[in-house]
Amino acid sequence: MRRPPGEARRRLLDATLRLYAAHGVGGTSLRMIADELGVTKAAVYHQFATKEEIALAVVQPAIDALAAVADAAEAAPTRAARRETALTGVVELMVTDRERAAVLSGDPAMAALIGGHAGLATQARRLSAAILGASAGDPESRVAATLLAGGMATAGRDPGLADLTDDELRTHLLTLARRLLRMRAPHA
Amino acid sequence: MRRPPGEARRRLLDATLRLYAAHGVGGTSLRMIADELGVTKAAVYHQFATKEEIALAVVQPAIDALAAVADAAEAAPTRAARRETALTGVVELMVTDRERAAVLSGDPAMAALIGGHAGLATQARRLSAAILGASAGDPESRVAATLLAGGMATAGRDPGLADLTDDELRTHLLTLARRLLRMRAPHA
DNA sequence: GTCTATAGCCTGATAGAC
DNA sequence: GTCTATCAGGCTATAGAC
Repeated sequence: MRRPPGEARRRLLDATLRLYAAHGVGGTSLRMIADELGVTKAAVYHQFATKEEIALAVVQPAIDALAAVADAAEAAPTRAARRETALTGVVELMVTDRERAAVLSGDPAMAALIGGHAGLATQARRLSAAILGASAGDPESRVAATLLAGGMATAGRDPGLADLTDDELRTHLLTLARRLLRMRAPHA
Repeated sequence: MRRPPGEARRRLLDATLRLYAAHGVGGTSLRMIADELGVTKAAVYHQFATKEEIALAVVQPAIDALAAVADAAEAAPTRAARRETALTGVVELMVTDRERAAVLSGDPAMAALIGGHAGLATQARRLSAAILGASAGDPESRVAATLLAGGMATAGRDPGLADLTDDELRTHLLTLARRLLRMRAPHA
């Protein structure tokens, strides 16, 4: 029953994400994480040196994924393609990893932890530039972008929407986002 | 320099709201509240028996105000008037008390505290019924309502929108909300 | 209404054995 | 990788003087 290397670390991060989603980042202690895994706090400290390090490791995959979407969007040839790539990419990440998205962008305790460290703000800026294009500066567009980002994070966390499949949620979010941003659906 | 009765309680709740907005509910201790007021923890405990009681008292005004908006909306004669009353009322509360709105609906630690107690869920249900009307059941409308509620809370908290005046934020939020919900602007 | 002092618990974190 | 044992310090909350 020996587990492969790195398995313990992965199990720990999965368990931590579930606890973050349920109790908030500030409301999750090392003891809760250890109990969830059936081990002691010291075992947790063997994998990570500090509590902050765990929180970073939980959200890093999502930030890397956002960066990849931003890369793809910026490489697209036309403004319409950049918008489309950025929007569908962000929605896709949000839908397929709802808990992580909600924890990443909806928790003030997390915001305090990753203040500068992880470059979330940079990716958010790149993506909103790709989506808003020339209108990035005007107030209505800025409000629209914030509304969309915060709303999508909430949609991922809301128990009232937990009954929706990934396909349904993705479809509705894309429709609503395009309406909010006055985007036409792509020809394809 | 004697202060009027109830003044100490009001000052405490004001200070607590500021701290909640800055550090999150879970990240705000009784000691921080006491320090902010320049008194000791025991003085805080003279006003409120528990930490939870403080949190409830901070958000109760917002919940009462939401209930009043729901009352007004349900009393309106037509479906269009109900939608309009509910939407403008909610936006108004959000805009004029941004910090409280963000703390109330954006903090998982607060959500855990007020789980059943304060009837926030009831008011949210009434208001979304008034706004969505007959389409309250269909998935796209439910996603739209969640997107809007979560997005408005985020808009109130986002430092990037702090430069907008109340008038500007109100105007943009109403425009975007109507677009999202496919509502016509009122004739008035 | 405010203070000092304290109880008792839980926290993040460390040391060292296996 | 996991354990037991332990630490100092912060937390909520209480008691009792002024």
